[in-house]
Amino acid sequence: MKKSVTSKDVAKEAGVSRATVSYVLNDVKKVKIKPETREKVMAAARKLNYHPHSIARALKTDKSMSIGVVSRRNIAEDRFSIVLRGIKDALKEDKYSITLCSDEEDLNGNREYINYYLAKRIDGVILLSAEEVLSRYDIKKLTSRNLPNVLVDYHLKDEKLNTIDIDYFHGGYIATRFLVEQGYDKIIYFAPAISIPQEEERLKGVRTAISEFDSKVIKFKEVISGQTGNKYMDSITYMLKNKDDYTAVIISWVDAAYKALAEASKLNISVPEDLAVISLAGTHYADLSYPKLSTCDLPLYDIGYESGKLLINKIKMDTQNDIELVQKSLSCFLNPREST
Amino acid sequence: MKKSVTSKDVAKEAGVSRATVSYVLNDVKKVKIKPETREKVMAAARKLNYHPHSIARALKTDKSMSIGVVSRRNIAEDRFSIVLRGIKDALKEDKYSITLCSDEEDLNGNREYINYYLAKRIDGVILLSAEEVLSRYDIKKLTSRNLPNVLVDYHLKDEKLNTIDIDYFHGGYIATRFLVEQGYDKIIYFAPAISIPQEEERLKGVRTAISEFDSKVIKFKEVISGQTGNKYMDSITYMLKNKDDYTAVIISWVDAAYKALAEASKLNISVPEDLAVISLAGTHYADLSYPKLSTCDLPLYDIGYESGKLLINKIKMDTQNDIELVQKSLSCFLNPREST
DNA sequence: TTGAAAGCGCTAACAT
DNA sequence: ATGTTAGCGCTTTCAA
Repeated sequence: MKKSVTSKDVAKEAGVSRATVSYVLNDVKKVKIKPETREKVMAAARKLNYHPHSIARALKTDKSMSIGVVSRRNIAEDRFSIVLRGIKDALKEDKYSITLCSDEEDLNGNREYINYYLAKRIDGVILLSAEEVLSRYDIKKLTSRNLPNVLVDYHLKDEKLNTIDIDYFHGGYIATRFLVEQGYDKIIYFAPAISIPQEEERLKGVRTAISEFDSKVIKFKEVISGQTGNKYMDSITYMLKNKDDYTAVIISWVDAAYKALAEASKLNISVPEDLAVISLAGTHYADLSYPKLSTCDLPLYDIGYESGKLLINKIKMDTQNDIELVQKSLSCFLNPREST
Repeated sequence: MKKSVTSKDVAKEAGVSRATVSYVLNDVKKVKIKPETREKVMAAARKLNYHPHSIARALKTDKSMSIGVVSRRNIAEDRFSIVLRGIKDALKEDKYSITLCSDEEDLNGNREYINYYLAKRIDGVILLSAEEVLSRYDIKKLTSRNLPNVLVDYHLKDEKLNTIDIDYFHGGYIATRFLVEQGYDKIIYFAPAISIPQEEERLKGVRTAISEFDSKVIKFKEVISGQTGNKYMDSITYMLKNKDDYTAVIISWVDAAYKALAEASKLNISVPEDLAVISLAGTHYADLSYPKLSTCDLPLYDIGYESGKLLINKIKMDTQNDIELVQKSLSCFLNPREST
């Protein structure tokens, strides 16, 4: 183990004190350094290839300069890395790093991310939703320990929490409006039988658009699918078989939209001629199907970026009065392809 | 900011010294603690809700208990999170955490993960490949600073490096053998025009199986596709249009396999009746296409898990003589669905 | 404008 | 079997 270069070494090399080295290297404003001294220090640091020991600094300043990103157990696969990249980019400027946390409980029933915080490994936490509810107990733990936090895509507007959400209402709305504008006038909305805020907002968005364009829409119906396994598949087939003279379907889950494309092909339903299909989430594979799937994409990168920036602000403000709440909702965007 | 509980507080509460607290809580073997003392300490810690300050410990022990996971720029989306989960699980037992690193260079041309290491934020690093070559320069940096590391899926067997690879040869081999066993005797191998070890191994695997089952294979040809954009698409269509009496195609990239399914549908080629399709990588979407895509899946979770375990071993051995090299290659596994 | 020195919370060598 | 204490590398108050 090669002994590493410390600020002491740099101080000696530059012929100054360790304090001065710290002042120079951290560019401390309230201390004036003679330009030539500054230069000496810089030169010495460069010569010795000095790297500040971030652990020592963290101990002194009581800031780990790392934030926890918590992915709950059944995290959606491809979404995750996109959101992560957004967070990473947001952290760059302030030189925070990301520590990956789970929400698993240890032997004493404490969640990993809480433990990391108590052990001072992280300064704050971003919680990513995963179709799972955050219990009131967890929320309490979060706030009572005043752990700086932001909740991403949880849609818990009633709580006093910093949140970055996806505007699912808007997604449902623009997808529907798009269909109407394209001339589709008999529309089905196909959604899973699950009562989470995300799906409720989508439904409201769709309904709002439908009623708004009332004069242009002849028929509209809602079909609720099973959630998983065979039920899920079956309800897609059922919906397709009973499409009657409906000309377009909005499908909230992208997997279901894929499946619908496949089933339609089996049933000799041409897309989009017999039935247009649009899903309320995007995916890498949308370009690879036949026909290419039209989607209304989620702002995944953006929710990452925004939540990163927000959390850093919260951490910085933590010493001051932390009164103001931030609750943002980011828009979805249309990506029409061949299926509409 | 509530003052946090330190080992000093616990010591006072238990009426012992801080050293004793440390001995008890860290379960130090070479020190004997009277059972009742131990109990007193435990009780005090529990009562005060003590959490060791991991930063302070890290400073003292010169171990951050975190490893860096480096995802290169254009990381494949859904692969990433699966590998990550494997790593996370591997780290659990030894209580290491994951710090996400990029390989971006700072103003001085130093890569982020190197800087994190020099700043003592991480004890070692796992590098995940992403169809990009690791330069000799980077390799040198890695080894010369003796930064504990393991390279995942880089296929750099000539170098003296710890590596966890995917056995692409085996993947190509079993996929081909499977086809032959199913009775397909006129086979196309469709691969991208890119000379990376991964694709070369796949090709060898396919060829090996073909020659091994020589008597059962009537025709075999290799079609090389364009890599990106239109060229890529065009070559898939071209391959399909010129399939002649070939009855099966092995496609190395899963995206291309998807595209092939879509194009086949357009061209009225029935899968698998007219042409069987199997891809040499898996994906979540394989179950959603029509027909469902047969795949030969990559051991993504496993390479994560194995690399995590390996890196921890390397870190632990670092003080001792670190002579032995570990180079593993993990097998792919068949997932036959409807397209074969 | 710069330096001396305390101290963050922990571990571990050494003393008892 | 347990206590004393030095010191990890840094920042920052206070003194010069």
